[in-house]
Amino acid sequence: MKVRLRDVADRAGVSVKTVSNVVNDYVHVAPATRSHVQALLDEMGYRPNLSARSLRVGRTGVIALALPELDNPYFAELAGFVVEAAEENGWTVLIDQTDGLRERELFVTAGFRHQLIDGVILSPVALGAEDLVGRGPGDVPLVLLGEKIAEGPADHVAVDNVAAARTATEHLLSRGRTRIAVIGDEPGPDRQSGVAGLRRRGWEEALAAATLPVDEQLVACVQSYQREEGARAMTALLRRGAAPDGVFCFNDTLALGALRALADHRLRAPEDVAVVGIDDIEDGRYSVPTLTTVAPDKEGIARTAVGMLAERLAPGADGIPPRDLRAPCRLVVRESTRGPAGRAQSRTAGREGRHLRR
Amino acid sequence: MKVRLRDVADRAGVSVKTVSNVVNDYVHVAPATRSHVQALLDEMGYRPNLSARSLRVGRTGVIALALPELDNPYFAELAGFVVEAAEENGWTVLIDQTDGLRERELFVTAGFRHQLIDGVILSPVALGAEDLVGRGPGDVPLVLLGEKIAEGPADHVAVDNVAAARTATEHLLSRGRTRIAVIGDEPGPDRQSGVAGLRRRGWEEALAAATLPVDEQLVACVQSYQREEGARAMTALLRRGAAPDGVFCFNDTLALGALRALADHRLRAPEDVAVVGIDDIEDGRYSVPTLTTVAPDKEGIARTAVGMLAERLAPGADGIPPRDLRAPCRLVVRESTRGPAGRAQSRTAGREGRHLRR
DNA sequence: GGCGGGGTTTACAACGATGTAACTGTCACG
DNA sequence: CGTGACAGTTACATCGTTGTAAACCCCGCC
Repeated sequence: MKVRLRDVADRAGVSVKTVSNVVNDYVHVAPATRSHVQALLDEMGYRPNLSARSLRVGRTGVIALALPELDNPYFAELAGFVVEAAEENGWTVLIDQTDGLRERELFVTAGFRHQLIDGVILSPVALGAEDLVGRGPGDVPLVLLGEKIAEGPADHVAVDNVAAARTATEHLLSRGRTRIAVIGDEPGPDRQSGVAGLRRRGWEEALAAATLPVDEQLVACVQSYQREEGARAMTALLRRGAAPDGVFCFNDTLALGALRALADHRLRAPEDVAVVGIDDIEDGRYSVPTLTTVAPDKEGIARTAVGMLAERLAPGADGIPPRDLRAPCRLVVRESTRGPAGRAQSRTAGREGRHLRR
Repeated sequence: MKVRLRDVADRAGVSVKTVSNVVNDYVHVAPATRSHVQALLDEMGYRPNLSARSLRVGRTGVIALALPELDNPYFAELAGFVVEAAEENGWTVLIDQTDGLRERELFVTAGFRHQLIDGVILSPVALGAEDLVGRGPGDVPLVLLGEKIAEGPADHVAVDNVAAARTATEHLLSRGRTRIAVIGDEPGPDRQSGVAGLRRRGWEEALAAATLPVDEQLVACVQSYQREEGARAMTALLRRGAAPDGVFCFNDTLALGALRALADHRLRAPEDVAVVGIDDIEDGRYSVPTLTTVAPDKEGIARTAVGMLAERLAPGADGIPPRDLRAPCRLVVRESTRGPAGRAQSRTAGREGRHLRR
C-alpha cells in the first residue's frame, strides 16, 4: 500500500538516490531519467515518509501554537491567522491548549513533542520570566505572545497594553464620562507584570491626565476573562452604590458579559453606562449594542510571530538576541459608547474587518 | 545539546537497548540497572526523538483535525473538546483550516502530512461521497463530522439535523408563532444532502405536522454561516412585506446576525420576532436577548470522533465497516423565544454549560 | 590514445529508535 | 552433574530518507 522510494526505484531500474533526486528537484538528473521517474512517481502515488525525512534532515515543518483556550474568540481568531501565516511558510500548525496551567506551559517550552515540532509560539498565562532561564540555543525556538513575559530570554510579540488601555479610557473620558470603572483586575502575585496590571496602569494614567482620582470602588476583579465573569463583575459594581457611567473592560468577552448584566438590570449602554473592551472579536461587531473596542492587529501579530520563528530557524541565527516587538492597535468606536447608529450606518456594521475568506 | 540513547548508554556502561528498555518500562530489567540508568536519564535530560521513534513504530501520536474555519465559535468550541479528548488518548492534535475549499479537503483526506499523522477528523463542506471512493485500508483512518457525507466509505458522526430542525421549529410553533421563516438555505447542487437541505426538511416537516403551508417568501438564502449573512438575510426577510413572527436560523451565528438586524430595525425579540438557532455557542448565552438554541452534544461528538479513530488505529480493525453515529441534541430555551427573565433567573444565565476549566 | 573534466548515477553510511534473536549467567530439578 | 528454564543483557538489522564521496560515462583536447 505504502510506496517507498525503493519501490519506485526498482520499477524504474535506477537507484533509490536517483529517485530521491527527482523528488527533491536535484539539478544533475538527465531529462530522460527525470521524466521517466516522475511518471512512475505519479502513477504509483508516491508520498514521502515525513517521519523518515525529518529524522534525516532534522526538520518536520510543524510548529506548535500553545494557547490558554480555544473557545475564547480572541485566541480562536488569532489561531486562524497563525495557521494562515504558517501555511505561507509551508508549515503546519499543531495546536495545544494549556488551559493556562503552569505545568502545561512549562512542558510546551521544554520541547513538547520533542523533535516533532520545529518551533513553538506560546501565549503564556502562568509562566514568568524566571521559568525561562536556562533556555539555550539547543532548545526549541520559542516566540511568546502577550504581555506576561517581557524582556525574557525569548522572542516576544505583544500589543502595547498600557497604551491600549489609555486609549480606551481616554475615549470614555472624551464621551464625557467621569466615573469610569474597570473590569478585569486580577489580584495575585504578578499584579505589576501581568496583562491586568498593565491595562490597569493605562487606565490610571488616563485618569491622572484628566486629573481624576483613582477610586478603588470602581475596580472590579475577575477570576478569568470570560463572559460569565464580566457579567458577575458588572453586577458587583452596580451593587456598590454610586454606579459608574463608563466601564473599561480588559477584554471584549468581559465587556460582552458586562453588557449582558446591564441588560439584566434594565440599564442601557451607552446611555446609562458606556462600555469599552479590548480585542475586537467578531461577536462585538454584532452584539446589541455593538461593542466599542481597542483592536489589536491580530493578523500582524500572527505574521510577526511566525516570521520570528522563521528567522530563528534560518541557518546561523543562533546569535540573534531576543527581540521584543509591539503590535499597533486602534480604537474602533461602536454603539456601546456612541449610541445606536442610523439605519444606513448600522447596515455596514461588521464590514470593518476581513470576512468570508472564500 | 541533544541527548540520545547512545549518550546515556555510554555513560551508564550498558547497551543502547538496555537504556531503551528502561525508557519503555520493559519488564526484564534488573532493578539496580534500572535505577542507575533512570538516574542518568533524568540527569542528562533525555528526551526521545519522536521522529526516529515514529519511523520505527509507524505511529506519531498526532491526529489532524480539519475544520472549515476556526473563528466560527462552533468549530472553535468543538476543536477545544477534540483536543481534550485526544489528550486523554495521549494524542496531540494538529489543526488545519480548510476554508471549506474542495482542494484542501481532498488534500487532507489523501493523507495530509503523510506518515506524520495517525488519523484525520474532517468536517467537510465541499466534499461529496464520490470524492472518497477508492479509499482503502491503506489510507489514513478518517472520521467525518457533520452531515455532508452520510453513508460514505468512512466513519461518520453527526447530529440528526432533521430532528434538530424540527425541534427548533416546533418550539416556535408552541410559542404561538405561525409565520415562521428560515435563514440559512443554500442554493446549489447538494440541496438535498447538505446541512441546509436537512435542516430545511426538518422545518418543512414541522410545518406540515401543524398543517401550515411552506411559503417560499419565508425562506432566506445565505452565502455563508456567519453573522454578517444572518443580518443580511433578516433584513431581506423584513423587506419582503408580510414579516415573519418567528425565525429559525440554521445556526447560532446566523441567529446572532439576525438579532442584530432586528435591533437595527427597532424590532424586539421575541415580542415582534422570536428567534431560534442551532449550535449552542457561548455567545448565545450572553447576547441581548440571550438566544434560544438547539444544543448538540459537542463534547460527545468530539469524544465519539476521537474514539472512532482510536478503534481504527487499534490492531486488526481493518475489517470494521464504516459506522454512522448520531449525536443527541436538546432544546435550550432562552430569552429570544421566551422573553426577558426575571433577575433571579437571568443571573444563572450561562451556567448551563461547562466553563472555567482551570 | 591517454588524460582531464564535466554531467550523471550510484553505494554506503548515517539519522535515533526499537523488535528479534541470540548470548550470557544463575538457579532448580532430575 | 547435566539439562532446562528463565531473567537480564546485548549485537544486529531495520524503519525510509538524504548527504557524501566515489564511480561511471562520454566528450574534447593535447
